[in-house]
Amino acid sequence: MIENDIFRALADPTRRAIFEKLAAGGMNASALREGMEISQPAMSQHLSVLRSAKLVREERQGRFVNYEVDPDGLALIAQWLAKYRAYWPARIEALKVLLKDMDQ
Amino acid sequence: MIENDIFRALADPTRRAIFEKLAAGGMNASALREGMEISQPAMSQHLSVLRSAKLVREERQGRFVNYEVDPDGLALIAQWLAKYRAYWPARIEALKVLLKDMDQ
DNA sequence: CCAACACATAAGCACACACTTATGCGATTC
DNA sequence: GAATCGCATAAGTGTGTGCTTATGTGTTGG
Repeated sequence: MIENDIFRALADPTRRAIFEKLAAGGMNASALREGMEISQPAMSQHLSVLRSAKLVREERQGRFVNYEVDPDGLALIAQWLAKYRAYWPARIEALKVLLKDMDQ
Repeated sequence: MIENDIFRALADPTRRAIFEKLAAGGMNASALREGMEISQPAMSQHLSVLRSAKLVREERQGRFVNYEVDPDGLALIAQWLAKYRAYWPARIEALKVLLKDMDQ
């Protein structure tokens, strides 16, 4: 189940940090490691988890592998969250209803 | 960190099922167990995790404890998700920008 | 080509997690 | 007021997770 992979992937603070870093702009695994105090295999493993959760996607570039945020994963979270729209704070709720209407 | 608690709480499929059940309407722990094949202590522990993640809140009623969805947790997820608004699919993105504008 | 590089994978280990059984603790009911 | 009910907590156990070191694989530059 992909939904399970997503939440499990985000359950780790290091992986959320990696994801956040990638959200600021795609980069390769080595660049991601800079200023993060994480070993190369650990980074590779984290990226593998994020990849199978569709939170991140790779693009081979020569001997580098460029990573970037995959919108698919985020969309699935948004979809999950939308199921509980009724419980969001009232102000947000009103806007969401409007949003839904405009979305047809 | 509460953000960590939230994702870790949702990483377990049983807890997501409990949360989903509560989203359909508040109920006590025993009612939650019905049709779920889960022991009483396990349910109690799961509810404890969901509670400290602010995904669920309790309200004592006599010797029962009524549980219901806590909007705080959902709002925090929405907030987290909003940080990556730029990566949502274009159609959703346009609507989100509109939403943001209307939210001032 | 072959050495260095960027990254992935394998195997092992310490710790966290979700479960179990057993027990505790208020509240209710008879 | 004692038994029962609804739920929480304690303690122990098997499994999963994230790290490590070691090694493999594909690519590039001298």
